[in-house]
Amino acid sequence: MTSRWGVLVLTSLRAGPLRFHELRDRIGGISEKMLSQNLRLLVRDGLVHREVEPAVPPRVSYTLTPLGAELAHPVQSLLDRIAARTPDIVTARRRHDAGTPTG
Amino acid sequence: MTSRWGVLVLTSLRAGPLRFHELRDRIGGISEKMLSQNLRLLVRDGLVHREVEPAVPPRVSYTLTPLGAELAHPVQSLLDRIAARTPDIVTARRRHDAGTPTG
DNA sequence: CAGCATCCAAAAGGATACTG
DNA sequence: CAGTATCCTTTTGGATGCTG
Repeated sequence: MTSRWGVLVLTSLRAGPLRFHELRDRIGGISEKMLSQNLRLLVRDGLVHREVEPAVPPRVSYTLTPLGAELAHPVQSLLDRIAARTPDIVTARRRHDAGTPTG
Repeated sequence: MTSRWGVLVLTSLRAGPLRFHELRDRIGGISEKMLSQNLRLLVRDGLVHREVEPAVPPRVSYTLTPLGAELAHPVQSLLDRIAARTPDIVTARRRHDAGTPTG
């Protein structure tokens, strides 16, 4: 879950079950390899449940487990906080890159 | 702050100002290169303040800025939550690795 | 549709030696 | 003490092609 995509998978699943390509589209910019790799780790760690419906074509949906939901909550608030403060960060970065003209 | 060490630097500074080697010892296992690299990024993004006291030998202390403190809080709660649930994760992982003997 | 295998590039991280 | 520079390994991530 240390990975950059793991947290996005987790938060994307907060709203409800998603299938593989739905998840891929929702996240945007993630390759199938990364998605399946992260998914496997999350399933392994018991944060995500993988459900295969016997059908042709295959239909697999992913949901958060109770544990996954519990951890997804603080992850989400962290992401929200970062998103809210991104302008400040960008400002600080610009100031710094311009030669720190603070004094 | 995406890095594995960035969050540890941030949470380590919550208790108060620390000097370079204090920070290094507090975190444990981080190389000087990684520490200074992460520190530079955090300073650049306005999360950490770097203060040089003119002295010989050099004395540099790092503190959280208000912005850094604000972001360190949700980071800390996430880490706490993960720490609290690590046993569950380890259990899930073991079960999974043993062949998922759930059914 | 779901997802694995392969090959490749980039970034993160580590050990060590050196500077002011 | 507080870093920087260099070299190397590991991890992450991406593009593409293939299978059931």
